[in-house]
Amino acid sequence: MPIFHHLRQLQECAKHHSSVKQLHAHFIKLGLTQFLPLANTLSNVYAKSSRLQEALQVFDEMPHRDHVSWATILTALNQANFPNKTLSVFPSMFSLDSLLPDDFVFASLVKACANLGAIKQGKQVHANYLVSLFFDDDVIKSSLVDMYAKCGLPDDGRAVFNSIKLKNMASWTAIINGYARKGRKKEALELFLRVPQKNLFAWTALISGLVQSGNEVDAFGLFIEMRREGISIIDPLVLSSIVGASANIAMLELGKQVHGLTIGLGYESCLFISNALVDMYAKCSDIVAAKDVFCRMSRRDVVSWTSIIVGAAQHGRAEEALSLYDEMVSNGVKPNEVTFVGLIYACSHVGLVDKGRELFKSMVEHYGIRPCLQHYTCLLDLLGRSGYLDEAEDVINSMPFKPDEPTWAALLSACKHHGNAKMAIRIANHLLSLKPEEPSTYILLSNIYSSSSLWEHASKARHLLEGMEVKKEPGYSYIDFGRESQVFYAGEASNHMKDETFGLLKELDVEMRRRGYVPDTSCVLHNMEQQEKERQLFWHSERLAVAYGLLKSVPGTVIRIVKNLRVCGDCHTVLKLISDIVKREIVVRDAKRYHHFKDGKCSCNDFW
DNA sequence: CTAGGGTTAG
Repeated sequence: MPIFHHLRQLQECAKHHSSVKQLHAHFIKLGLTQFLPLANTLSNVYAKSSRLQEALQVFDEMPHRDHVSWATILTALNQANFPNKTLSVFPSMFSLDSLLPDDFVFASLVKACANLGAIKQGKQVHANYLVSLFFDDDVIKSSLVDMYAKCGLPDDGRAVFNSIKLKNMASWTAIINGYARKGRKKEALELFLRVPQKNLFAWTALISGLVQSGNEVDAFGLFIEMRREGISIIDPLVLSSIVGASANIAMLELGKQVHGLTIGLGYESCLFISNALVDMYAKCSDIVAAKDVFCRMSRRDVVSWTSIIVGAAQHGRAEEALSLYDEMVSNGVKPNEVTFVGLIYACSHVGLVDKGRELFKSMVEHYGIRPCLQHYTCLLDLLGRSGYLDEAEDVINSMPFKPDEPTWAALLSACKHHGNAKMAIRIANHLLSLKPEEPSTYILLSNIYSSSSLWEHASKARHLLEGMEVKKEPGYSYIDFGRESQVFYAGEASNHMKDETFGLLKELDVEMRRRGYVPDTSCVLHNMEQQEKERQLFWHSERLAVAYGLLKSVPGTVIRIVKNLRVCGDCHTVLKLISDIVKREIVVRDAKRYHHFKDGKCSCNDFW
């Protein structure tokens, strides 16, 4: 049975990553590629060793193709992360080869829709599946559960789940994850309690879903419970979720502990764990540690490079981001759409307009990436920051997308910075038509009117603002020392160090005013006396957190603060001054970006 | 010979 021998040879190849090419050549010589199962296996082996090009070539050159050929190639496209290709290639199955989808092909199509979040096409596939011969197939059903879960429709997933006769772990994990990632904790937990086998998969589905829905604290609690239950972590996937959770809540000390755990379990060098660690350190504002993990990696993919590039850019290290990009390209790693978001952002930060334009062009022409709205927003931000306001507005008008709120906000911020009141008013109105209840837009508008001496308009904007029920999220900041962490809300310092905190801020205030500091009260919402406004600013949460940090941290160390809202202009000035007075580096992660305050300067170059 | 669950970057 030479054919079976060859099939086995190929499978061995796949297992040991040895050269498929030689066997392939051998088969061609013997004319064996005419034998369909052998050609299919060949294509599959190429795909499994991430050689999509070769897999596609074998597929294209097959004189006859069957269902297996199609299932193999559609699966290969999914695995290479080209789900849109899966969907676009599939119609040829009928038009070229007159074949209808079988159960394997249905599963691939559903998976492609799931990964794309393409619910419309997913429902079409679902409908076709229902009228097919395979309408009762449990494997396809569990894929459908996963698809609805990933598309954010866990209830639709539940309906399919209920119809599965033999529910195995795949269907259970899909539905649990579906509820968890929507933040529907009650349903997720109820189902989790009913899983016949509470193994690592089940825990991972629950924990990762909770991280995705912003329930990091619950996720940590469950992770600890899982460890207590003695579930051994034989697969690192759950760790990437936990590292991601540390990144999301930006608790550096916690992140370090999780890092230690990944080392202890022997997964630090696993590619996607190191990638998650690089991102975690960057998000926890320790860009030095992020770079350190990155440098120690033995293998780096596009995600690794992009994580460090984006991290460097966000921390104001634009030149470093750009040189990392050069290094990435010379290492033969192809950038993707996310990489360019980071790169253009970096250019924008230091006003490298031409470099940014060049990168945008190279993305389209050299890498064939179709820019999305976010790229246009970055480009416009780049132009706007450097004062090319008209050109920035041209981008908005000529791009193939409808501008969203961040797009208008980027342009508005540029108008404000360059003092173009006329354009600012026009843009603010666009913004208000998208998000009418946004108080900060009114404040900005009012300030612009005031600065252009349009007093009537200014008071009208203020009036509108007061009439609005301002549901402004309360601002808070927190500081984490590992052993303890403290949360500060504006206007209150209810911890035991209250007097010391206040005393220190008062002391610093005296020194700041000696250096010429004048409070900028333009961001204070309500109409009140100047003194009252200044008092409000004095109690902003980030200042409380910094003062507390100065009192409690080890002298000479970096003070790291996380704030839920954006830092106001006055606090920004104050933090710069404080960093100079006390000769300490202060890093603030706010809702939008990172500020490294050092020697009286900020890494954001006062533009944020 | 082909398929389903848990995965990192904006």
